[in-house]
Amino acid sequence: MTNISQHLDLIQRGAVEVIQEVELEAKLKRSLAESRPLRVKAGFDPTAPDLHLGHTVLIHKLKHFQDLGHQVIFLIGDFTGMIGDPTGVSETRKALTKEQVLENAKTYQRQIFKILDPAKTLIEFNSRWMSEMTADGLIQLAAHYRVARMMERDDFHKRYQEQKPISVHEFLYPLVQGYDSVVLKADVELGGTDQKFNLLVGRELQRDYRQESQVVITMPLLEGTDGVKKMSKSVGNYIALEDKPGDMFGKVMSISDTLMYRYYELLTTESLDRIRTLHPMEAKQTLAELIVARYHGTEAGQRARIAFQQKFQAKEFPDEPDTRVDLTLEDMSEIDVVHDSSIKLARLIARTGLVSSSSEARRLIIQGGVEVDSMKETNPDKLISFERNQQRRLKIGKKKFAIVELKR
RNA sequence: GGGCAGGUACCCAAGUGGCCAAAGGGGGCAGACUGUAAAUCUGCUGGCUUAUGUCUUCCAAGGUUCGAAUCCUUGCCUGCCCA
Repeated sequence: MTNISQHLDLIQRGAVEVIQEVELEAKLKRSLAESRPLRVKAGFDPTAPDLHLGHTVLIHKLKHFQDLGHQVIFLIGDFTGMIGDPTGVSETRKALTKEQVLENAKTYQRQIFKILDPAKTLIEFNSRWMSEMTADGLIQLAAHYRVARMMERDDFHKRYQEQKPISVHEFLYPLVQGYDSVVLKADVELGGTDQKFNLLVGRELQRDYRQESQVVITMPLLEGTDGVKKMSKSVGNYIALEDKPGDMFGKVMSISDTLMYRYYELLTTESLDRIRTLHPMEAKQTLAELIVARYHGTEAGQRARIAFQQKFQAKEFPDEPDTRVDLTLEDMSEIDVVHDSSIKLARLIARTGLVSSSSEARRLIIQGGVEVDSMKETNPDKLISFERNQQRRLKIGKKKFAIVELKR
């Protein structure tokens, strides 16, 4: 009995909502009594193979279930991916080829198994049953739900109010997601709070198909690095699991203090009380190191921390610049016959590829964002001279570093 | 099928014959300030080896005009109302 309540505590930690708690408790008890693991499902869209920290909130929760001995089903929504989740203002998405989906699936596995135990994880694709489904089947499925109910969904409602387009096929998304639960006989489905509607459709469909309804657990959406919008690739405020250690560390450091505590809460098991006693910057570096270590290894975490301190705190040139560029004499605007050649600063900056155009380079220089060999330069037309095989170190803005060298 | 309203830069949005590479806001970038940040303030924000220069942009294609984001025609797309 105490066992059950411990399980419940772990499962509910960080969760926003559990629908219904009594059902969850009953399922847990029965699972224990019959030693039959619960089937716990979470779905992911294959269009975004780059998982980011936002996704890991859910994956950590899956891990909790796994630790309690339950069966985790990681569902790759390759079929639903063709529809595109209507969350927010959607754009028509390109259908992915089979090869792309398989490729993305591999990428997923590489990433999620940094957290989950591969031996206890079942990976499924919803195209397995959905691409078999005939038009008849789809019509029958669609008959299980009403338009008015569909329009209750917040996204649809808003878009309708705002006179924005809603395509009919978008209605299929929640239906198919719900049907996945029917096929998989899910006991529990996890999702972000934005998924609540879709998750509840699953409950209703299961009931219609004469199954016991799944328990729905919603998890908070992790705010992105801007601290306001949810983390997402399209907004560009994300920290990807496969970001390079340096980038990952830097991105974590750029979040606000408030957000840092939230990340601690949702992404680590650290005690918040202890963290709050630390100096915020210390705490943030520790968080950044922790996260880098999880996805790149302990050593990488330590290295990233040291590199960060070099780069930003001591304002030293990093051991490894973002890019190294070899110049040739053809890049030089003025060539001295003997050995001295020079190039306009703006052009030099553009040549590194770290800015999008030479006009941008020019702007950065004028605004004081460029250093050449640790000297601030504000004249974009200044000629920078090079001797053969001479290296110069460029700092471009706060975060970009390049080493350029004139090759013969 | 009919009627109406729309489509402007990364996003929202002003502009309805020349003063338009196009107001304003958001976002982004940079500088100052800091504890890496956040907040705040300031600046920048189409390209071109910066040029009182030039090229490409206001859904698309044609047309009118010395001159078009702006006027006309056709087409495509979106929303609303009626059927």
